[in-house]
Amino acid sequence: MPKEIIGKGTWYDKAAKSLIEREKSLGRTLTPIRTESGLGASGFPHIGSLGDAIRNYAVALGVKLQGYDSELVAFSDDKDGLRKVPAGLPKEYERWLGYPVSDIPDPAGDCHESFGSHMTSLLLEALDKCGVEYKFQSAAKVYELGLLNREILTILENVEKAGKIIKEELGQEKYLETLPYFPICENCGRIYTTNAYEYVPDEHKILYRCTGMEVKKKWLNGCGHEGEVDVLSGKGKLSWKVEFAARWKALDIRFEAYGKDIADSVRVNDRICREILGFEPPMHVQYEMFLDKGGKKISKSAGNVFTPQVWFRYGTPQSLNLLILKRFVGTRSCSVDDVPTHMDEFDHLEEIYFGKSGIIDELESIKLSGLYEYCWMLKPPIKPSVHIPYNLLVQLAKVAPKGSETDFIRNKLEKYGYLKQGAEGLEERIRFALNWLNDFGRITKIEVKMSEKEAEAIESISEMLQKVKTADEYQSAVFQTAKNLNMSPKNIFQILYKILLGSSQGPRFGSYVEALGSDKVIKELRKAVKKSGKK
RNA sequence: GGGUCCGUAGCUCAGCAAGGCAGAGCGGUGGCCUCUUAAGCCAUUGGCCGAGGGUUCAAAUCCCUCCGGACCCGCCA
Repeated sequence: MPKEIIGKGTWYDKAAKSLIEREKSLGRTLTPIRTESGLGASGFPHIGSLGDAIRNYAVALGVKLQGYDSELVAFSDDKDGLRKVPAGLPKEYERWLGYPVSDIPDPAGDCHESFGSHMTSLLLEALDKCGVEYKFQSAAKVYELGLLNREILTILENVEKAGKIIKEELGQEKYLETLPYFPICENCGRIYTTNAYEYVPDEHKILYRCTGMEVKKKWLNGCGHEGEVDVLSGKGKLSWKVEFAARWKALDIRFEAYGKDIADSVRVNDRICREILGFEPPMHVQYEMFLDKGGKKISKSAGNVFTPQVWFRYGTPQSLNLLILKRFVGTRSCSVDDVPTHMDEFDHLEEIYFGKSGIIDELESIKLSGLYEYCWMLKPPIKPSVHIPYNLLVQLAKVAPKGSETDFIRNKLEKYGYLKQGAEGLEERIRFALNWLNDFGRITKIEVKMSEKEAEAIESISEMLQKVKTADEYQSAVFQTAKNLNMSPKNIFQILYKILLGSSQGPRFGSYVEALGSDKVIKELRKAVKKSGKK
């Protein structure tokens, strides 16, 4: 059974291989083979936006790995209009609905020149952290510089054909009458309220009316202005239904993975690209979306969407890359809860990569090592970092004295023997754990079921705790009770920890009671006994 | 109305491209460390691979049908 490994044995290598073969059979130049990712700029970038770029970059890396030149183009859709005020922004932003996001002021003050560039910069920042290299393009700039001019003209010259293709593929008849171009209204400045109704080829001009449009089930009033625009002036943009095609050709894009939410647009654009622009469209792969897990709030503050920045508060960029790269198919639901498992899983991959894990299947090992390298964007470190279960760090952080958390945790880990191989990256991990604890640290109480005898034991302990004062005495109360009632201490400890911590294990009971205060503990214990209905 | 994905151990999932022994982690259980030490180690438990059919010497994997769950599109971008 001959199994030949392509590249690093990942999905991305396979895609890269068929991409190269496709380009060869099309007889196109191979320097470079470009992939593209579209960056939405009309809201806070979330994990999905980052995922799109990372996947397209991974394919570009796969191409490089096979000895060909490649490049990721990160194309910011910053000429799109604002359709909805993103959660977390003041309602006053409604006044900007319909304006190109590159013409709206920066919501964070004046750190960027516009709303669009602020949003884009958040995503680029995340890409940088994740190790993605890209060539940045801004739609606003691209139109301004006239980089799409030839394609705009060709499309407008063949506008009936374009409208027909759109109708055939989508059943949408709108573009049989309206031109697939949105002028920015020279009177009110909005882009989504204009209706382009006539094209004058000789002067490459479009005549439009600012009539208004329905966006997100809300009617946006136009200002009624009638005007004309030179389509080469950059004072407008193509509709998405034809714009992809234009930029694929103009920027010479050969591959673009896309989320299934825009599958229809891609299908239409493929035909526009091939049949009107005469350019064989890029190879595509459709991936599934990332979803939020229902009903789970990330934090109390409103509008805290699941952004890369949130992930980086608790985990490394590589662990986020793992989340995005490890699986290609399948709808993915994800939330910040996934950080600990992905941190641990990444450690596991690192052990395999550095040959420190137990014997596993060779093919499996190659593939997982390959995945590890892709998580590092093929620039893995020479030395592994320190590996500590994420939960352990959080637990240690929980009991660490305020003010000297780092020293406390470091000492404990030393004692547990975790730092024998060095402490590379320990500070960062402690910081992640402290952030996690700080944001999600509250103890989740569970209803504890217990037998009559167990309830009796808890009640007895409560009484004994009232009479004594030191950690040792607290501790021995448990064993004394166990002896008196002829029960196993283990059993009692488990119940105690379940009541107090929601887990069947815990710190040394005596010192825990001392730290928390016996009054509080007694109160908790009695409450639990009462709830269990055994007393 | 059109389309996509998922279903494998109690849980999270890998394995499916390219058919060849049913896998991992977590959890559970038991044990070790002279009562708990939030560590660690050892052992052990776990399965109608959603159902049915087809192809094949051989199917979790490929094809068809169905069931269940979820999502996207059907405004716009």
